[in-house]
Amino acid sequence: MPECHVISLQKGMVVYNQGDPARHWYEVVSGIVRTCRFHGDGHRQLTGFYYSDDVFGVDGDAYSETAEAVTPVLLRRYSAKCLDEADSVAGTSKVLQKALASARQCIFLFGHRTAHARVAAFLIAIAERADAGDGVQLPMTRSDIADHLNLTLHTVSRTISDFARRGLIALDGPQSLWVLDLDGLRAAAGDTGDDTFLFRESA
Amino acid sequence: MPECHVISLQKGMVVYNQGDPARHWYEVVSGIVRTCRFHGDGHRQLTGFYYSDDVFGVDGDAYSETAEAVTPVLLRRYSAKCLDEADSVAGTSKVLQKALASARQCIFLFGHRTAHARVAAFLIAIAERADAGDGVQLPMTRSDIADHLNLTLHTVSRTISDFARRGLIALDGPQSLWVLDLDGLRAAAGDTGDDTFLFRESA
DNA sequence: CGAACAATTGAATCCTTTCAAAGGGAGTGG
DNA sequence: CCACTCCCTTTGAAAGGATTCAATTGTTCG
Repeated sequence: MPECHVISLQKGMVVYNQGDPARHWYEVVSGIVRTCRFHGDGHRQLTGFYYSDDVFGVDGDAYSETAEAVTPVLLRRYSAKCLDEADSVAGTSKVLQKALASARQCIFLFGHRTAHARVAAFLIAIAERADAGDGVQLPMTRSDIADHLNLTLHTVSRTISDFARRGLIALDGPQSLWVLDLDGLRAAAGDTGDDTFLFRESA
Repeated sequence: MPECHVISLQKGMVVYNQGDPARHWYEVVSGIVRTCRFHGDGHRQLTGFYYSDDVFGVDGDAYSETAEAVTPVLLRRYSAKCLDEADSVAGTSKVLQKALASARQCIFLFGHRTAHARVAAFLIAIAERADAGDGVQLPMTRSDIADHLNLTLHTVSRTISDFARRGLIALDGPQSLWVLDLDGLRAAAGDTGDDTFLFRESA
């Protein structure tokens, strides 16, 4: 896995644009990145949030999505050639597996039928990968979350408020919350327990 | 890519179950396969339909989904070990790329906001990979389509009927149709033209 | 022919969106 | 330091769309 450059980007900056030739793929060192597709009718679909050690930008020829910094980020940039030359380069498979796991996480969220279920599943997912130090951070906007869950920002806001009202979570400003009742959230999501069948590592 | 067995399954039969150890992955020779996740609340999410040359069952440790035959199918079964041993085996990367492309196709469908848009996008996708010989075949049930698009079978049925009423398609029984107005369908989907940025092969 | 299953359609309900407005926090400039 | 602006968030009310409940039709298979 050669050709690794480290890149620093400020909040809101673009890593690459949908349609650009996919010359690199990226690994998050710190901060959060979002990837989005823009549909023909102009609306935005957010296909993932990427945290430390997550990879994004794994595409064949041209990028299928735009990638932007949600917070200030540090990235490692790798040459995409090693994905084309493929199996000769060590670690390629792991990168693709990570990309696949990210895609499945997105699909998993969409599998939930109602706004309450989708938002609950999203909060659980965020809480699970958060450092769990002092509460769960939501650095992305309500609009980002909405475009990720295929809802409007109003519905997202209402639903989060409702969870707080019902005592499932406690809000500490719009970007920070505590999970008070994980089982209650899981019930709202319609998921039993650990059905996070995404891409279980075996090695 | 060693250890290839050919398997024949009748309509409705299970290839593997969600949660089973992922000892093999599969390639469709003929027929159609569906993969589904069952959520905690019992409802089914259909994560993909697989046609000739598509691959499915690419998982790390345990299968994240159940796979079933939609029609009678012929499959090639490969040992999953080559995915774990990974980069040493030639062709591994291509398999993962195909799996990633399938996942992105699913995400793409969900990116559409309304029932009309999702059904239209689905029909376009099916029509594109159909042999285009004598119309588009829909061997799966309305319920399958509904669980794939996160709609009810009623809404799917109504929407398809509506497309037929508006002259975008012509129905020849529930399982067969012609696309009369592809641009009209695309407009209904909210997609301009070829924004099928999924996983463009470069090699 | 009857039974079982799939698809279609109607009507009422419920949920999400849309339209509209107000509150809150960060940053700038007077 | 305060006022002002801008953007994000929250919340209300009305409108629209999908689901639910219910019934009918059509097809396949025994």
